[in-house]
Amino acid sequence: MCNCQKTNENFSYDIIKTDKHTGARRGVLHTPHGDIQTPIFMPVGTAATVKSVLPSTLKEIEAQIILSNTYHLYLRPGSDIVEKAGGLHKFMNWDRPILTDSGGFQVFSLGALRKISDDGVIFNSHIDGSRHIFTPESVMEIERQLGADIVMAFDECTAFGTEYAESKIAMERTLKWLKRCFESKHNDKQMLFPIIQGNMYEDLRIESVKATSEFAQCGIAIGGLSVGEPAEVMYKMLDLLQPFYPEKMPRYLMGVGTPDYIIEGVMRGVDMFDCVLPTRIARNGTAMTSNGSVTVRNANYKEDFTTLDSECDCYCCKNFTKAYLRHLVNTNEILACTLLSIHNIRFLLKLTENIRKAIENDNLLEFRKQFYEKYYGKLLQN
RNA sequence: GGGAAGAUUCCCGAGCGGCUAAAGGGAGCAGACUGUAAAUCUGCCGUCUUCGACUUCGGUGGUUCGAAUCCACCUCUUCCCA
Repeated sequence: MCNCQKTNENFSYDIIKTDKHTGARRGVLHTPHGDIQTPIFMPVGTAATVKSVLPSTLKEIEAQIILSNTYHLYLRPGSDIVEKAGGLHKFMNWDRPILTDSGGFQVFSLGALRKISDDGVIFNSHIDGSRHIFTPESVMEIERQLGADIVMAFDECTAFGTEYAESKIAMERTLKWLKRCFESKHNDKQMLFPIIQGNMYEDLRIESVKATSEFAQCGIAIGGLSVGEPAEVMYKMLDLLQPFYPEKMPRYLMGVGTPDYIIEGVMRGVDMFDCVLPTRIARNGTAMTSNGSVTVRNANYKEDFTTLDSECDCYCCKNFTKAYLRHLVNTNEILACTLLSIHNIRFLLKLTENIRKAIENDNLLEFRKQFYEKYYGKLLQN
């Protein structure tokens, strides 16, 4: 019996299995550029490139969908250029699904350069200081020009520690903007994902998830988490939200990418994750491996002629030693960025692949236990 | 043979009587990184277990309350003239 939720001809989500013990979901999201098996990790390619990794390599390591960014592409090269190029897929030579973030996060992370009002955000470019305005309408237009499969609503993300009153205003503003995003978007080839906000305040989060769900058509996102709060706080928020999501849609936890956050997220009903972490730490000389984090740059790998991760099937792990990788990192060679990025992305993709298998076998709890023992060298709480 | 400049902590290089264990780079070592203003950023970097103590600025000997800094000689380096 198909339980798929048809939203339009181009998008639908099937839940093909639910883990008996945790309720974690194994699903498939259908998009115009192909299917996405969930739970999934999505590599981030902010400026229309996953830094230092070829699209062909991303396919080899089985990346199913990648992110790109509205704010950054709007500034450079300009969303009109991308549109003239035939859209983002063509421009960057990636024919699988793409998700574009709206720039809401940049409004947050480039905080010093902007001014927010109900109408939108006036901000100065971090590149040349020039003044620009983002409104829900303009962001939807930019995302239309870029042409990603999934487009994020324009939201306001608040920092951990933001006071209640301010968080409430931001959450309510995000809802108002959401309504305008939907009103200004007329394109069945793109799926708009609304974003839940509300900082760490339970009533705000619940209000946000309820109202946001009204708009969700085939996917909903959880924003404003993993912004510096303790892990337990984030887990608590995810627990809180879980009863309120639209049932048969994928849930996307934005900006999350450590292995434990991903596993804990899946156990709390999340289906999609993205994070710059694997590529950023790669460029800074660190790898995630099945035996835990490895700072390849460290001196103790100088004469370590073993592979980075014997359980990994990526190009880096099949062909190079830690001593060589350390040498590349140490001499500031570009190849270090590439090889470690390939590995780290593959590691998280493989993690989500294993999670999917575990769900299929009603085995997620046992998988989690074994993974933690190996990765963190300890048993975690239940 | 004659003249000139110089020798500083792993390297380069500032300092030119006390505020100097000695600027700044580099190298080295470690840490951070979570919807990418990040191939970035932070810390350590003479020795000792910390406050602190001790040993350092080519060598030796002086001047001085006090010297990496001033003087003498020695050693070595570089440059110019024969």
